[in-house]
Amino acid sequence: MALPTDRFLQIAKALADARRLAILERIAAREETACQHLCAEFPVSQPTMSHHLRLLVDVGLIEMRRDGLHAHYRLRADVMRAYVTSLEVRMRLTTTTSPMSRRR
Amino acid sequence: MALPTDRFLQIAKALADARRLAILERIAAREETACQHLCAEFPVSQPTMSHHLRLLVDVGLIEMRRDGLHAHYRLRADVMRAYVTSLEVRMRLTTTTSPMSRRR
DNA sequence: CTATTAGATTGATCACTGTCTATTTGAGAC
DNA sequence: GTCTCAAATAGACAGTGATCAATCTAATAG
Repeated sequence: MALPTDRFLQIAKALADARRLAILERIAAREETACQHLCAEFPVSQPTMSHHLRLLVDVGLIEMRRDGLHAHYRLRADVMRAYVTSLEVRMRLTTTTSPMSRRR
Repeated sequence: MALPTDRFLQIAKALADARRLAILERIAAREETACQHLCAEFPVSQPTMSHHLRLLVDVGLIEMRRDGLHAHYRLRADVMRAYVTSLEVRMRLTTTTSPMSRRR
């Protein structure tokens, strides 16, 4: 549920690039997206797209399915949610007003 | 409520550095934190700390209060929440099952 | 006024990474 | 087998940013 710091930072860095964020949003918008489509829709070279997708897979934000020559990607919503939750916890945004957790 | 892409990315980048994240967490842990304390608790030079704090102020994640020579910082929880919400929206993690918003 | 102290600014260095071209791998089609 | 196409890999380059030492600014104390 709560991500360790190193994994948290990996994901934070993955989200911190404009192009990669756009790609990730595009993947999040559909059930599944072919690598080809991504290459066609974004003005980047195929190796650059491959680089971003690999990184997103490595940090766990997306997963890949092979189908012959083709590769298909989908969002790991559970990992994304874990990141959101971890961020809320780290920033103390949670509204869990347990009496024992009062500071000072 | 939902941040524009450029502001979203500014915040994402601010969260993507280990030291800065730690500083931000430290600020989030208290109502208010003096710059001196931060300089004392983290193994970075004073200019580096100043650099991180300025960036966090610039992207809106924290705010500064002057008190004579001293500077005090506090988290902008509203901005942080706006970022979290924007992330959920962009990644389609929201469970708002309005009939009109079904895709396909 | 001068001295001191907190914080900001400047300028330089160094590591990281997003990007490309060129090449390689690997799976079908013929 | 060869050809073709999708994706991965290698290597080079450029821009960005985290860091520090040195300096400056400005507020308070004496």
